[in-house]
Amino acid sequence: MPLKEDKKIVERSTRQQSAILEVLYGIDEFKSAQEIHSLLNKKKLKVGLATVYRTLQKMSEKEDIDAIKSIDGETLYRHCGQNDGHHHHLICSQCGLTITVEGPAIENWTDKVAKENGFSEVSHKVDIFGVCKSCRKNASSK
Amino acid sequence: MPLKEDKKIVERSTRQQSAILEVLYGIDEFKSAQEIHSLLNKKKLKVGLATVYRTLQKMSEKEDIDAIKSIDGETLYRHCGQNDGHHHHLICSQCGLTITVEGPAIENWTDKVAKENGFSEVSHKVDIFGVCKSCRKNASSK
DNA sequence: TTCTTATTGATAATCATTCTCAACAGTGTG
DNA sequence: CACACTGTTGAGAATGATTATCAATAAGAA
Repeated sequence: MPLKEDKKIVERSTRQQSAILEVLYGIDEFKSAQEIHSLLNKKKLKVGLATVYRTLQKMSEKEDIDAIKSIDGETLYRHCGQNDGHHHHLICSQCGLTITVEGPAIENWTDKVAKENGFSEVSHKVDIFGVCKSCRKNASSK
Repeated sequence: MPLKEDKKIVERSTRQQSAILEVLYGIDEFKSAQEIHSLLNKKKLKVGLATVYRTLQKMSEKEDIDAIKSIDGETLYRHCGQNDGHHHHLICSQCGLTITVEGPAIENWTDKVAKENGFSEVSHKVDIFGVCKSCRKNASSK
């Protein structure tokens, strides 16, 4: 009888997971699970919708990818180059252009505010939504 | 024939709206529309669920009340004393304790980052979720 | 009171996301 | 390779918050 005491969670690599990663690497903007699912279809990479949801969620938990909540509550995912360190996003709510920014000032401020009030396990996700320059131009010339 | 050129949107005050306001004044934490709806029922103030949603949404647009998105995507509402000026919240994700904080540092930072990248119409809602002191104690003594 | 129309409410419809569970497929073993 | 073990998948049902529908109701003006 083999030992079964180690709680090592075996992770299997599957065709579906690679497909999802492949699509993620090919995009710059944040996309919803649904969008990623249709991108997969277009590429003839058949992956079930439930699997897309599960996989994206798992990846974001491991912080392999970034996840944000859009204005209207959808969860959006994106592969972000820099795994190193905490960072935030400046997102154009019209075209989806995303700029990654770091903000030591914010980290300090949230930490300070939290500590002053006895809070711990603070999570702050300061993603800033706005309208980028080119979208503003297009809108005004309409 | 009376003039009808002004686009004044007539707002009628109704029993339902007062009822919702009354409940909002009676709570300190952020509540979901559903929760507010049941609170109304408990008070024998019959208001339809759809009306609760509509009214809360309208009030938050006029900034009469504060609205935030919880971790799991629900929209939460709360009447907040200070209508004056922009502010943020420090929210305990376990008990709902909410502390209102101001952050000139944040305002400056987000403005600066946005401008540097040509963004406008920036909305930043920096609501910080964490675990408050008393909830932490309860958790550790379990 | 009467007219106009904003507002309401019961319910159906949406829509993103999660759940179910049988079928499938990595991975290690003999 | 054959086989067992179990993580993973996928089609569709289920969930749950929110929105749309639309006839009935009720403010506010005349």
